[in-house]
Amino acid sequence: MNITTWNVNSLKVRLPQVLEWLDRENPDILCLQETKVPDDQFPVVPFQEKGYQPIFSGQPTYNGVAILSKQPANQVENAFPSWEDVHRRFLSAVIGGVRIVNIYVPNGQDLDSPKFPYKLEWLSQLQTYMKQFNAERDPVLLLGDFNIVSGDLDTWDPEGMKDQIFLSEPERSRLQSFFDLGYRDLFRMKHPDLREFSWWDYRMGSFHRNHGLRIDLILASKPLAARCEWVQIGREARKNERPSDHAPVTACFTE
DNA sequence: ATGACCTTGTATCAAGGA
Repeated sequence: MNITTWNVNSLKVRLPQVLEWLDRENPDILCLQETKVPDDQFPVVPFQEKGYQPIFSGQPTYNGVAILSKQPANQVENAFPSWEDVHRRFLSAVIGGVRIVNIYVPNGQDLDSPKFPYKLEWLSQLQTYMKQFNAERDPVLLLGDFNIVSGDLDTWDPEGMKDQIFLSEPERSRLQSFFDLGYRDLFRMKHPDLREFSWWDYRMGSFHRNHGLRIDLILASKPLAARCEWVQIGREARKNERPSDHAPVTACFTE
């Protein structure tokens, strides 16, 4: 089984690239973030024609998440049960016996921004949601755009970003809480020493200079981590004409 | 350099992103 997470930064603009990418890569599940598509405008038919069943939770202009899968999605949730979010950033479903939790974590902007406490609250709500699963036994994947840099290997500029947004202690301790529950960061598990990124700023020739961050993560519970064969960041997609600023990240599991 | 680039919605610019 292959599963990919990809922040596409507008599904309307990126739809041809996503369809072409599906033809080439043929994953079983594709989790999207920043679709920026209201539900009544989601491009259901093009994905169905490729053999994928879409579920989605969108809004105009900002945010929006979707899951495309060859197998049907069950037990779909598009919001935290106990907390009303103002944004569409969360989509959870059981597909092929695996609980898939697709997230688009708030950016936070700056440590002194009013958006920063919202980011921390959002992560705390996610932590509460994830506690219902047993990471030691249940097959669960928590994946998406985390907007958090896990460690110094995950940024091109660890010194410049030290204690700043994405690397601050409250953000990293909330990411750590998922590791404490038993989840593994599959890319880091497979590549303990690799400095590879999944996002590059559109500005300043960042991609060309490889000034990037690894913020798109696939976290797996114990039984799934044990079945993980490989993890790959598809940086080729960042070379497309009109690319997303994020690259797709794919994990492959044995059956 | 409080910038740079890209997307959206509205409007001919501002907000948001990371």
